[in-house]
Amino acid sequence: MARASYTLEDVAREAGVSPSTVSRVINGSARVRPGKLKAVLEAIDRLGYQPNLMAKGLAQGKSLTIGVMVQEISSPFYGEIIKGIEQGLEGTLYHPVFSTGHWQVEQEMEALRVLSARQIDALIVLDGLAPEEYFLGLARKMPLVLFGRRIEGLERNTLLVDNLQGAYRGTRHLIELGHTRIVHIAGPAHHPDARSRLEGYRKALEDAGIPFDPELVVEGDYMETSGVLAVESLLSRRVQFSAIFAANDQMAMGVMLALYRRGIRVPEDISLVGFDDLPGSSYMTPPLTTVRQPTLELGREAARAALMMLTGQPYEPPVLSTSLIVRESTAMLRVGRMAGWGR
Amino acid sequence: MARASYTLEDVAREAGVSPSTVSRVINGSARVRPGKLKAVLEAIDRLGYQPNLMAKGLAQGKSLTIGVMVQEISSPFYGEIIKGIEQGLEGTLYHPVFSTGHWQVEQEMEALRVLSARQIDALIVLDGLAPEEYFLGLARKMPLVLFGRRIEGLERNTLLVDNLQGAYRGTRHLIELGHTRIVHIAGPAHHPDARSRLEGYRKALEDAGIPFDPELVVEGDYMETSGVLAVESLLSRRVQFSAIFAANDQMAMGVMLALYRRGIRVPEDISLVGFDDLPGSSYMTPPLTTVRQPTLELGREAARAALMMLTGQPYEPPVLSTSLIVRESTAMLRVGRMAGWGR
DNA sequence: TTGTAGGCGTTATCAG
DNA sequence: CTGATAACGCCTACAA
Repeated sequence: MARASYTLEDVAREAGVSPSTVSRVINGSARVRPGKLKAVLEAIDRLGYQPNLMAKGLAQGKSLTIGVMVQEISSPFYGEIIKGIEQGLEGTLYHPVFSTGHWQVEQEMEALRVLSARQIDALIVLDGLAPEEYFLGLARKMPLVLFGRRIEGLERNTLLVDNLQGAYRGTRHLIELGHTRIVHIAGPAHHPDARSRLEGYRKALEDAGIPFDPELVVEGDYMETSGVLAVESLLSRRVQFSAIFAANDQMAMGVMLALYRRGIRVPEDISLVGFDDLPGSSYMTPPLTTVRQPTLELGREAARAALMMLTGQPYEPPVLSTSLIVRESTAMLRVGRMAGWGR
Repeated sequence: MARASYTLEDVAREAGVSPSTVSRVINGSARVRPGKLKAVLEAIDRLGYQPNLMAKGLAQGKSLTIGVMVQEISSPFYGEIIKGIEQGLEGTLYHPVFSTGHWQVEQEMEALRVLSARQIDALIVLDGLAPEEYFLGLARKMPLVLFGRRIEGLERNTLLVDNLQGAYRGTRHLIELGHTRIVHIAGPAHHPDARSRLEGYRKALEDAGIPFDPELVVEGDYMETSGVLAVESLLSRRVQFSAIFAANDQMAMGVMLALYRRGIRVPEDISLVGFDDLPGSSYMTPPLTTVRQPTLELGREAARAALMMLTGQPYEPPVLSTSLIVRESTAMLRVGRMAGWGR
């Protein structure tokens, strides 16, 4: 474990100037005589000097770090958002630091605590579960960007995706293909996005004059397994349906597997629509028709929001919209092709 | 943006003791009279005091941070490793900080630079592309853990997965099912793991007395697309084969799609084996038979290695082994069922 | 057992 | 334009 790295003072000595001058050169915080500037620059790369961000942070009372609380870092959905955040921070001096909550309030609070001990300058929270007051408190201390959670008083800190509209589109697509017995595999009831999607589904049915049938709605937990469980429950209950609108792609994947197991074909027998458009969804067999969420843009926007707030600029959060990506898991309804029929 | 947080000095004042005493209490670095201890503890939580890690870091010359250079943070494969690293660091004072290289040497060096500016105490590099000397230099400065790259002189810092053996097993599984015309979709030739897998494939053939046919090997880039491209190339070249061993699951997914498009069924017409066992692979249709890499364990081990080195304990890296997970994408060879036959 | 003083690497203030 | 000098919040001798 060799020598520590060089300090600003070393550079100053090497260049024959004072530390303050070196600091000025590095930060461009004031004009410096060309001759000295050159000397400093040369000294810097002769020594391979790298400023110590911790010291800089201490001195400035900033850490140049943006905390990101995410429930699962290894999830295709959050992965894209994270990527977006990274992209949005690229080129700035800020760096993201992640901490995971694993959908556990306790762990989430701990994650938040860890981040705050690291003196993060701003915080991005994806699907926060902690109590409202906690976030209200945080927002008073630092720039806060929320996604997946609505809290009164924090509207300006919240990034919204139009889930209702997205679900409406996904459902209407199926209706336009002639389907009327459309199953909805919903997300967890406590998740606001899941509720909006369910609502969009209902609204699309309503607008088409198709009566809402509670029997067609099954609640899942956004994981693949719950997709297979949902199908199995439907089938064992002999529910009739010709299409499924899953509240996310992961559950849709489970659905595909369950149908495959039963020898039910997609889209010939059952049409399937997902939500999210995960990176892998276009490679499912068949490629999944889904409602795309602009995850990458979302991440970038979150970063942008944090940066704007950090520089005290006024920020007005946009409502990001979804789009229907029609691939191969949906097809026109064919009579006599309905799962659950006659047995 | 309310008040800054409390400092150790505030706590000291509140508790009626000196700052050093507070410090001692927090770090347990020396005995403190019970009375004062209690006073300090109370003051701490009355104020909700949180130590400033940057200041602590500066003072101690440590950052309590472990840098992780990963090529893609949003990839199912690295995602699992990252999760493992997090798990391995849980309960310690260390926290991981990620930076991505995007398979670009330039970006990787930049990522490494960013990490080092943050004074990381140890570094974990997943599939590093930078020049050998660079890593040799890094290893001299701090604990370094490498994965996916072998560098002479850094054997003790390198976590190895037995890729050759894994590929051997995957291939032999196909051979045991009666297949002899087995395609291998290899990873990028410059990637050491990809080379080992190709080697394992060859060795399995050789041991079974099946002649190696270069026509059956196609090089991919580990992404889904290259899986579909490979199949298309094979088919257009009228190559005959009844099974495919893909060097990773993502390419296998591409393969499935390409076969599906051509109406070729898995496993009835073609058997397919992947490598990695990504979280989603058990939900492919059909669920993929694959060679499992212990990604989670790998991450945990990387963390453990870093921690051991950090505390100066001797560390001897293990060779992690793979295991064959048989699911539904492979089946006995049936005559007359070979793609490319007779046209 | 406890407090005081100095230092970690930077930046900011203030003379010059 | 430039150089001292004093913080930033914490830790660690050293002295008491």
